[in-house]
Amino acid sequence: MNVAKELTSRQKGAIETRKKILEAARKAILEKGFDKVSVSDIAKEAGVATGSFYTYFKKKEDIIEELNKTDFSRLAEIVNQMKGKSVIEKLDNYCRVFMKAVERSGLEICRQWLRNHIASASTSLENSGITKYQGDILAMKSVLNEAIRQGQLREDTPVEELAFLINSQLYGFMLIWCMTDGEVAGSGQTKNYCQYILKNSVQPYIPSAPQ
Amino acid sequence: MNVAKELTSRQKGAIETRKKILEAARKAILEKGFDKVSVSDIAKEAGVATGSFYTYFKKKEDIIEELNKTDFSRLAEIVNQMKGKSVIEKLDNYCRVFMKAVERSGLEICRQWLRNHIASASTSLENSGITKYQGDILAMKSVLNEAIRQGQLREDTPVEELAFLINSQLYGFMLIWCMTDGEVAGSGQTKNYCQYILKNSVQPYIPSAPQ
Amino acid sequence: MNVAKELTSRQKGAIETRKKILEAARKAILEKGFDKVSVSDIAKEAGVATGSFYTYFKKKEDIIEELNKTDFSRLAEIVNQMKGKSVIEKLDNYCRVFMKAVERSGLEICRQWLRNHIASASTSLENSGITKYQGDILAMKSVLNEAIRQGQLREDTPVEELAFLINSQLYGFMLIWCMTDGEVAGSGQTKNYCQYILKNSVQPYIPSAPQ
Amino acid sequence: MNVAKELTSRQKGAIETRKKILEAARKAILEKGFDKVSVSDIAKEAGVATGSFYTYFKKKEDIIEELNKTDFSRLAEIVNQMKGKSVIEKLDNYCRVFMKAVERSGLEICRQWLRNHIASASTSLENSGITKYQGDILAMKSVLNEAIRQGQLREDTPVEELAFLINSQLYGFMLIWCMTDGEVAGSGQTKNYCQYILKNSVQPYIPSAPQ
DNA sequence: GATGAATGAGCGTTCATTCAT
DNA sequence: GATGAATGAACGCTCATTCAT
Repeated sequence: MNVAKELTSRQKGAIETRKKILEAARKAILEKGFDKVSVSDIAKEAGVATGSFYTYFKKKEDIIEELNKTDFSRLAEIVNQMKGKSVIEKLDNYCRVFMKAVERSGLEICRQWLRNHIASASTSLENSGITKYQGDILAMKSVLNEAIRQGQLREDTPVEELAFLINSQLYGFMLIWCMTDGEVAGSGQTKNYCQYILKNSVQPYIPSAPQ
Repeated sequence: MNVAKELTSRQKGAIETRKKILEAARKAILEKGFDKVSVSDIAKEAGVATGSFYTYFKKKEDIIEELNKTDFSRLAEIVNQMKGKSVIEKLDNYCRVFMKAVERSGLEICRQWLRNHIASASTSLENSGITKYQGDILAMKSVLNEAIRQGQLREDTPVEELAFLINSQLYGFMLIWCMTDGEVAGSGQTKNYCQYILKNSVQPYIPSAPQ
Repeated sequence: MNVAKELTSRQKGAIETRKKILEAARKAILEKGFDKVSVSDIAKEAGVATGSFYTYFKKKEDIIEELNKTDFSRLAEIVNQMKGKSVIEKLDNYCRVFMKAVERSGLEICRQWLRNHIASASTSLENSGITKYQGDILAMKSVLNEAIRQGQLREDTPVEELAFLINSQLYGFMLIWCMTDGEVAGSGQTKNYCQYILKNSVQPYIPSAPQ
Repeated sequence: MNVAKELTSRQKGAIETRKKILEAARKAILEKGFDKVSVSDIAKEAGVATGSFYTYFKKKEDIIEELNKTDFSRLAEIVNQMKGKSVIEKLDNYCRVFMKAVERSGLEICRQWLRNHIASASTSLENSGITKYQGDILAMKSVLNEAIRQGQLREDTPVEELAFLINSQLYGFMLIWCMTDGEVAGSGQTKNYCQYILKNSVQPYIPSAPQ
């Protein structure tokens, strides 16, 4: 009915409410931790009725997914905006941005996100399609494949394996970051390691250029 | 405070009860996590009435204080039994044993372990002592330091960084293994990657071999 | 109340909407039962907004009033297509068809049907008209009466009682079939019993045959 | 610790509370129907705190099981106290008592009981052992077997089939009784039918008595 | 007339804590 | 000291109903 450009004031209000709930949730979870925050806490903080939470989110847990999505939404874009750079630079940047996003989401939200996704697939979110893990792998692979097309990597680069390797390293950093209350593996600490891994792991596949 | 030589049988029984509650709490909390364990769970496990918990602890949280005197020591032993091997072999073995142990524990136990250790410090067990993470890092460092002493690695090997790096990779494998219902990153799949990482990460610091 | 010849398109639309809601409600309530169907379920099924329900009905319950004008007529046809057969054969066939129909509907549908019809009259569908139970009794009675007219049964056959008896047996089979996950009282098992009952119950009223 | 004869006042109080809750539940469910009664309604009626309901019953549904058990508890005993009577009398009595128990439990409780047991076995009660259906079959079979031992029935009596047949008839009565708001198939109406079924079904297996 | 976001009371259930015995 | 029945606030979540647009 709409040409999807102009929003009715109803729609704008709904988006606003959704945003208010998300920000209230972020604030409350950051302060007290997911388990200690009740849905009505969040609703109160957002200035809406308890039931309104469920207008926008099916389950309490779902808010974590949403907060995570917000934090990581810029990831893909960043990669796509580095056309001129070398593979190492692209991947290095990817890793930095990833860890920055982890940090920005905050300890409690990251923890809850992990808890949600550790759960067996069947009991977790709808799984209607692709998981965050699969998404991350795909993003990484697309960077590597792009690099192959541009001649930055050899044709026989083991894309699958490298994507898995780098990604598992990042997941490890994320996990340790949560386990140590943010004291170990923060973006500040990991950027050196990122470069180190990348140099050692990817360079064997860079064609002639004596990097 | 007491002259403390002879205890009445009532006092002895009390000490016994207290100990039973503590052990039951340790077991239950390690299995399910502090928040998910109820006082009556602990009491049932200990074989006492729910109310008896409150004879010894004013609040549920108080039990955490008592439990933070954890004994520790685990994987280090494996390492110490490989005197004759090369660093790469030692580390490779460490990684294999680690992932095998992960697999042997089973998906659900591994998941629960992750959930427990992701938890924020305040509600977690063993946080005033040494954490599993710290223990793992120490074990890895001792392997590397031993190798330096034996001349298998150069003096300037960045022990701290390598230990962190390898360990975070293993944690990443473990996390992904849980997230994919055991379909990705099992020990079968990861052993090649372990060698690959180790070769790329550690070999630069092996003295003679001209990288 | 209106001169009621020409309707504005708005009025025509309103009548249409009302009809859609009624049909959606009938379908949903038959499937899930009144209590388990929410107003928004009905609205969704009808393809209108939740609020629109309240344009036509003041309260959720009001829809029941409207739905109680049920069309009816089902099993009777089967019976009427067996003109040449004996009473026993007719009834036997009725019982087989009944249990086959039960089985064909499937466990879950049969269960839901039972739940719906067990429900107290106030919340049940089709309660001011004729119930399924009454329909089944009527069908059975018409078979018996027809048989009397044709001289297949004696004039003093207790039609009412026999109809009730046979029907309650069939309902009992149906119930047990659901309660045992389809393992007991399926059509395969019951057909022998059907004949057995019929022989024992009906034959005393068959004129000549000196049982 | 107790020799199970003398009850402490604590235990007596608990039994009293349990009884209060059961009677409050019976009253409330009879008045309003299971779905319309909340656990806190029951607790209020019983004069206890909401949570106390869960001291005695794991789920709201469980109260139905309990009420049913009370109503049917005398069934087995009655049968066992009729040593001198004929098979027909015993079974006739069983059927009467069964339907009386159905009636005594009340429409709403009987309905809820049916709803609970129609559900697929896996989602229903614990099933740790024998279902009500199986229990009823066993009771009926024991009556028949006893009669065989006493020479009241022939050795070749199809015990299994008869037990199934009679029991399914009773279940059918129960179902119809609920479906017709207690207007059809009450104990007053069914007792004649019970005798009729029994005479027709069981008598062929009575040894000497000249059919 | 139609919409659907917003409401808030109410649901079944859990559990830390108390206290009479 | 030990008990376990009793408490009642709080939880996540549902849904009939309202009303500004």
